[in-house]
Amino acid sequence: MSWNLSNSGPIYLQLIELIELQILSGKYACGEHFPTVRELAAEAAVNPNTMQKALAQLEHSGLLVTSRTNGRTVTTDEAMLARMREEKALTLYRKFLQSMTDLGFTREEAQKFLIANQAERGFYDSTTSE
Amino acid sequence: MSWNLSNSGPIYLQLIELIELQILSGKYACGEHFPTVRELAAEAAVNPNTMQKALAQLEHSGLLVTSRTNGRTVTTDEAMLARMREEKALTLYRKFLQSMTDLGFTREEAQKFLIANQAERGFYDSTTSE
DNA sequence: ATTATTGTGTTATCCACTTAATACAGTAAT
DNA sequence: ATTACTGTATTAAGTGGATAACACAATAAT
Repeated sequence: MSWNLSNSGPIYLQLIELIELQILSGKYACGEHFPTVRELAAEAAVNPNTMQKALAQLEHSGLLVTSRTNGRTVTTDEAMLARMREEKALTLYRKFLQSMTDLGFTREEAQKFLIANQAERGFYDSTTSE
Repeated sequence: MSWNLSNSGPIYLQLIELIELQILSGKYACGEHFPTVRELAAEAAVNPNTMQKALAQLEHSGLLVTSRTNGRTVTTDEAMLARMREEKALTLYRKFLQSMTDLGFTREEAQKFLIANQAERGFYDSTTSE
């Protein structure tokens, strides 16, 4: 995992976003055992309190389930995961389009832009994780 | 102008982003007179110092030119504006695609997703500005 | 029962951002 | 020269996030 944390904005929010993406992408399977707070904190080079803050909110949103001493597990609600993944994608899409229109592009131009740049490969390759 | 400032992350960074989008979108024409620090600060309901911090960085990036008592003007380098606008769009595009691949979508699936949602209109209409 | 591991809570400290209230400096207009 | 308006600098105070260093609670394993 990369843990690409920037100094722009609260770290715990970035952690939430990153971990959420990992879960929704299926990196951690349904019901799968999750690393401990201290492990994750060490891996992300972050204070355990900060990681705890992020995980607590992820549990509150329903993605993680906590059992006192067994650590956390990913929710078993597979349907919810699928739904949240779709919603997340839709949100990303809307934000992208919003920024593009803010930039003065029409929807059609934004679309054309995407198609025009579809050939571009290798800048962000999903295989370069961890 | 909306000045939709969130409590997530430094305000001056949000201001930079918003103003940059306004300039690049052509809301302020090349060489056009720009509102004063105090005016903008009042409009955004923000401390003048914070707005000053944002404008200073925008000047440093070349978008704004400052003349001591005449206030600021947008750069007259039209070519640069066009270039930065393209770069901005490319960055937005890459970030979007990065998030989508993080979510487990392939490039092709992300593309299909965009096309599938192209019919959706009215959620974020660029005509609802100010 | 004891131990180790887990999540959780507490207190204190540090630092960046924000705001406030000014003061100063340069220049265009008069 | 004076005035008014501009950007800029300074100092102080308040706020929230991040870190550090713990202590505590609950349970699985022994």
